[in-house]
Amino acid sequence: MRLSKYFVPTLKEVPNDAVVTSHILMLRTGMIRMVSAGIYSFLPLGYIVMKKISEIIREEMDAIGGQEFHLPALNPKEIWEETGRVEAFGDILFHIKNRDYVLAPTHEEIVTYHARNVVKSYKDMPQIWYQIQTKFRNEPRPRSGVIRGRQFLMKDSYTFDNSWEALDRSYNLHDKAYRKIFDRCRLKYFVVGASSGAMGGTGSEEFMVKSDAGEDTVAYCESCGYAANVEVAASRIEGVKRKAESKSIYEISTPDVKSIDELCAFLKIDETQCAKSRIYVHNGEPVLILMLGNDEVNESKLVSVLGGNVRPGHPDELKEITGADAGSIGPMGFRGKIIADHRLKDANNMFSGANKNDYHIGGIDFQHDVKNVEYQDLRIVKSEEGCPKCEMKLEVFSAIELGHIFKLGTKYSEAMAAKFIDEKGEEHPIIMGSYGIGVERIMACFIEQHHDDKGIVWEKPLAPFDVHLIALNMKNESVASTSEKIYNELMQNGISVLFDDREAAAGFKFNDADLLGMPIQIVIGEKKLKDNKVELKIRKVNQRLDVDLTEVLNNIKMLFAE
RNA sequence: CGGGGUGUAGCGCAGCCCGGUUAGCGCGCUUGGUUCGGGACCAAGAGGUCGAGAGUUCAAAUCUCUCCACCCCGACCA
Repeated sequence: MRLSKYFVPTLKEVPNDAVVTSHILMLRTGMIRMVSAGIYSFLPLGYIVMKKISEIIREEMDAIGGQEFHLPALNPKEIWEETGRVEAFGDILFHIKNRDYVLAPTHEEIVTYHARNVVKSYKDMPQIWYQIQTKFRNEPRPRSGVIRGRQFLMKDSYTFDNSWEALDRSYNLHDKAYRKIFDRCRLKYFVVGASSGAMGGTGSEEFMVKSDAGEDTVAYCESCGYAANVEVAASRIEGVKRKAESKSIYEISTPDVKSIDELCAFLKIDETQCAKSRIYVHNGEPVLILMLGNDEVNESKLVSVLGGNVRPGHPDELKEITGADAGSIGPMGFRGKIIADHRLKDANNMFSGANKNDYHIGGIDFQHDVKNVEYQDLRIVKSEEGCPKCEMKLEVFSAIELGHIFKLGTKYSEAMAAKFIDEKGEEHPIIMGSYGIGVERIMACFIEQHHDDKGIVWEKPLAPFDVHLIALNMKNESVASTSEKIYNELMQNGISVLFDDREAAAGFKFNDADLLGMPIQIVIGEKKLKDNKVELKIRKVNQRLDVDLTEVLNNIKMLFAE
């Protein structure tokens, strides 16, 4: 492709609205342009990458027996009402104004609709159906460029099985296929396992990429591969050791002391001698949560311990509940349920609020002084804490969810009456699985992981072009004709070439080439041409080699063979 | 939905606080010429409903109000 005729509007300056690296680079390289919040046009260069990723996914899905569908984005609302998901999705679901249609945010309903009409016997299964198509979700807050959009390309597949064992097989096939896909896309990723009950499934895995632009926070152990969403992550951390001598409780005047840090400074004690109090309201009843020192309450863990409706107490109701404002609340004299974090179990000589403003109590013994206390793991795991599965340490960071595989079970087949007859002639709901991959997210994550201060650094599997050919001065006859020759020679040998045949200054072209980031650059200039040489530059390592004119093709083949 | 911020030429910005002639700058663009190995130079030029609407005023990019769009933080999230 000749750059002089190709629509690649590169940007020298960083666009105002872009913050995350991948978004900035996708805009600067002319891969995408925003049309509205969370809605992007893919320009030719970006679309090539999208097609390459799609093709990798397609190959791996076909390899496990997947059958590609083309499903409608416009869905009758009544199909979605069968599963109750019009309500479940709420405002996320786009509704069409002049007809009772919705824009599909995913395709469980449509696929189940087809299955129930045709998949009637155990002999009809297993089935793996997939599609790579645009999904629509009215995200309240699109962000990070293409990473969270209102319209995005998703590969989703659905499996139909006649037993739970068969579902396990379909699920494992996807697990393997996904690993191959992300490996082929040259992504560094990890897998977070979770037993998510909310959707009625029995198991799921998330494929994640570490990134500051991510919206999930995960705890990860590089050593053993333990990975968990921070909402459920556990860690190996010691509790407080009970002291031999146990003091009695006593009241201390602590004017203007609110935080644990202030309390420690005021009393010259360590934070591991303090019990921090938090008031939550559970189904209308106050609950006191006690944490060691500055440990934070993990509200997800709290919700799973308590069940029902849990919310933090409002500042203005604290005094009514405890007799004190935030900063002076504690277990002594608290009338209501008390739950303490495991680290506080059997602690003595502890300090906590007195439920009287500007007073704290010392010498608290959790064995004697705190009645009816229940101990639970309520902490938010932090970096550097011990991995629960091995001897190494955890790292906590944000991550982007690239893909999700999910054992759906019979939720949709039951709701939509998609049933089959087994060997004994009995009727059962089809057992389903659902598996998604965000195509744009692969693209964005790749760029997040493969760039430098000059621009993107593509690897061959996803690169829009294999080679960026730079003719330094097109007005020079021999430079122009040699460039044309090499351009044609490479193309005839199946190497895709972006040919910078524009009349522009050398520096301009070099910078564009580094920004666009094709794996190999070929630079053709007068000086080296006099010795029948051209320069090859390997973008990734910034290495340049002078190569004989006749050896260009061979060298490039060798470089790509590595 | 809550909090914060931005909106002026294709892009990045100044001007606004303290209202006052033809609204500037850099990049890009057009034409001509000179250059040609790391975002060149000279000359001439084109390009603006100052986000939209209403108001205050002799006079509004500038002050007031309403709305809209976009970004960030939070809430929410398949």
